Parts: sequence; C-alpha cells; structure tokens
Amino acid sequence: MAIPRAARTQRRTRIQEEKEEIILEAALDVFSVSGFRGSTIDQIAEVAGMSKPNLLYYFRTKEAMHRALIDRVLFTWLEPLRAFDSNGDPESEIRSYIRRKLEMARDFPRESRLFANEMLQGAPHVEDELRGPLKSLVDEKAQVIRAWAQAGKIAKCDPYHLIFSIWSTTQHYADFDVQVRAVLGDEHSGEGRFEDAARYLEQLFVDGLRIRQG
Amino acid sequence: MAIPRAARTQRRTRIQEEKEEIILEAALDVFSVSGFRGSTIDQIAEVAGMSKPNLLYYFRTKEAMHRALIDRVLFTWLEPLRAFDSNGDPESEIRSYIRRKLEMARDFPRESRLFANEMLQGAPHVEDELRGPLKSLVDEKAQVIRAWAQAGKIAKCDPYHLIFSIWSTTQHYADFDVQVRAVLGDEHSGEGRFEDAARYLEQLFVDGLRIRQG
DNA sequence: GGATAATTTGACCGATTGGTAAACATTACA
DNA sequence: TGTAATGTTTACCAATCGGTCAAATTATCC
Repeated sequence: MAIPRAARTQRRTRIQEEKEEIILEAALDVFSVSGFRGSTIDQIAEVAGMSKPNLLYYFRTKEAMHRALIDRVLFTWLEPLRAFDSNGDPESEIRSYIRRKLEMARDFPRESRLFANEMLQGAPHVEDELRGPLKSLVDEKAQVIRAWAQAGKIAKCDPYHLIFSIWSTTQHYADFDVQVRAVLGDEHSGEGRFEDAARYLEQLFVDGLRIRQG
Repeated sequence: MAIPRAARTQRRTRIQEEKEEIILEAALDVFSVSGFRGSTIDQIAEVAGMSKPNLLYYFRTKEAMHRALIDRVLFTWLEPLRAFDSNGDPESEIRSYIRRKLEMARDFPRESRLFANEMLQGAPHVEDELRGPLKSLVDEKAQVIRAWAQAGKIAKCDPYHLIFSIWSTTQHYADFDVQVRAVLGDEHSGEGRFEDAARYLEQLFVDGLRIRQG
C-alpha cells in the first residue's frame, strides 16, 4: 500500500526526487501565470505529463504544491541581497546588485511572476516569511546603506525606499514583460533590452538624470 | 420581456447606470486580487450584494465585465502620462509626473493591481491596446524626453527605460503593498510612507545617489 | 390605474474543480 | 526470484464553475 507523502520518514527515493522536480517545474509554469486561485491541478498535470492523481501522490493538495514552490523560490530570490557586501565599495556593490537582480529577471521570469502574483493577492501564504526573514535581511542591509550615507559615500536617502526602487525597476522587466515588449516594439524587444535596461538603471542610480535648470 | 443588454440601443436608464457602477466596483475588488481566472461571478455578486443572474443581466459574461473594467481603468491610468507637458520645464514635469503616479498608487491601488494582474498573465485581453494607443502615447512622450536630452536639459538616457522606471517604482507601492508594509514594519507603514517614497524618488530621479568614490 | 417594458430571482444545466478509492503496475531488495 | 513497498491509473465523488430560463417583481408612462 502506498504511504502518503507527508507520513514518510525514510529518505526520498530517486523517483521521488525526479518526479517532484518535474511537478514543481510544471507548477511554476502554471502558478506564475494564473496565480494560485486561477491555476488548476489538471493544468499542472498536463504540463508535467502525468495524471492528476499521480501529482496528488507527491503533493497531497494544490496548496502543498504551491507552498513547496514558494518556499524554494523565496530562498533563491533573496540570494542577490544576501550577497550584498557590507565591506565592499558602495558604487560597485549597488551596481552589481542591480545587475544581479536584472539577470534574475531575465533568467527566472517565472519565479519573479510567481512572487508578484502572491504579493498582488495580499501574500496569504507567505506573510510570515515577509515579516520575519525578509524584514530581518532588509533591515540588516538598510543599516549598511545608512552607514554609507552617514559616511558621505553616497547621498543621504531612505535605504528602504532605495531597496524598493531596485526591486521594482529590475523585476518590472520580468513581471511586465508583455508591456515592455509592446511599447518597445518588435525591433527593440529582443534580449538586448536587458543590456539597455542595465545601462540605464546603473546611470539612474549612480547619477540620476542630472537635470540642469534651463 | 427583458432585452439583452448588448442589443439595447436606447439610452441607459438611471437604474442601469447605478447598477453597472455597483457591479464594476465589486468586480474591481475581486479581479484586482485574484485576477481574471481566479475570480468567480459568485464572488463579485456577493460583494455587489445582488444575485448572480442579476449581474449577468447587465454584463452577459464574466469576460464582458472584465473587459468593461479594463477599458475604463486603462483610460484613467494613462491620464498622468497624457498630462506630461512637452512645453514644460523638464525637472518640474518629471517631478510632477512621479508625484501624480505615486498619488494614483496611493488612491487607486485596486486599479493598479488589476492592471498588474493582467500583465502577469500575459495581457490576453489588452495586448492590442498596449501595442496601439499605449505605444503611441509612450512614443510621443519619449520623443519629448529625447529632445530634452539632446538640448542638454537632462542627462542622455533611454527615454523608454526612464518611463518604465517611473512606472515600476511608483506602482510598486500599490502592487507590492503587503511587502512594503511587512518590511517597513507597523511603525512606518502608515500613510506617511507615500511622503517618504515621494521624497526619495524625486531625489533619485533628479540627482541619483550622487555616489562619490571613496 | 392599467399596460408595457425593465429588473430581479430561484431553480437548474452541463462542465470543471479539488480530491479520493481501489485496482493495477513497477521497483527495490532479500 | 519472490515479495513487500512504491508508484500509477481508471473511475468516481461532491462542490463549484459560468451561464440559462421562466416566472415573479418592480418601475415607467399614458
């Protein structure tokens, strides 16, 4: 008789590892587009190429699948901020943080959209993680930025809103990809748009628009 | 016998105006959180305080409701960009554009989320509007910005990515509101956060972070 | 006030939803 | 190679989905 997944205590078999990977991959495809409520187990099963009861053998509910996915994404999603080095040079740290976040938007757009979907719905499944680990990490890095500002290395500015603005500008290229492509037109919506975005954003954050009064 | 709404040609009655307004208001509540697929007519009917068949008397399908809502939101959503004055002073135009967009994120977060939801799903219902009217408007304003750059009034920069960055940074406070509140903590997530954001963003766009090499 | 048009609702439909039961197939391991 | 554990599928369930219909109710206008 099959043992329900949650009750298993022994280490996972090869098949379990493989299949769970396939399922989460398919779930990412579906959840990232339609959100939790808008996605169905049948859709995920079809993308994964297996039967619905087979999915439910590995994840007992739709919510468990979403949970596993969100947990994994949430961890890797904060990798660039964790890599933000307090001892580094302010300019190069901010530049490379922007670059890394932009690369993630380019290489992992589904992960970005999954997260965005969850935020739009009011983060019903991850609010604890936001108030806990996320807030702690941001608090820590905000202190670093504040110290830089007080040392005169960068302009005085609210470090939290600085982080928000880096998040939003970079993730925009994943979450609003359709809009970006539509506005840029077919000519400029190739992969080169990430180069252009990187160049623009680095300039924006380092120099601003250097507006001169007419 | 009742005449289906779409076939009516005479002017709308008072009741029609009122009820359609109530329905769209309720639909905005629901669609903005759960997206099109994740929302149900029953949910909207409950929020609107009327029976499901009554909703369907005014809007023949769920899609028609969403359509009417998106059309209206799309128009008002571009109001600030339309108000962007080519003959104005670059600094004050950009400043007030940021301010206006931020006010919209504060005062109309549901509209922002409705739009974000549609983008995340690949804009299946509005891609034409993006490639048509939206692109035209952005093209026009991008030309203005480009002219300012060439006249040396602002730094040379990609005007499209400039517009994207204003969109993303401002709308972030509506779309990712839960995250912003979670990170800022209960103390700083009152309405004052929009003042802080406005101050930070205006500084960012005008001066950048004015990073000085150590 | 009565006729007519507009509005509202309860009952219902077939399709789809998340999830289950149990039979069947495959794998791991002695 | 046998057998017990693991993995897979078909058939199915109750609940919910978008939407229809006809009857009942209300507003409008003469």
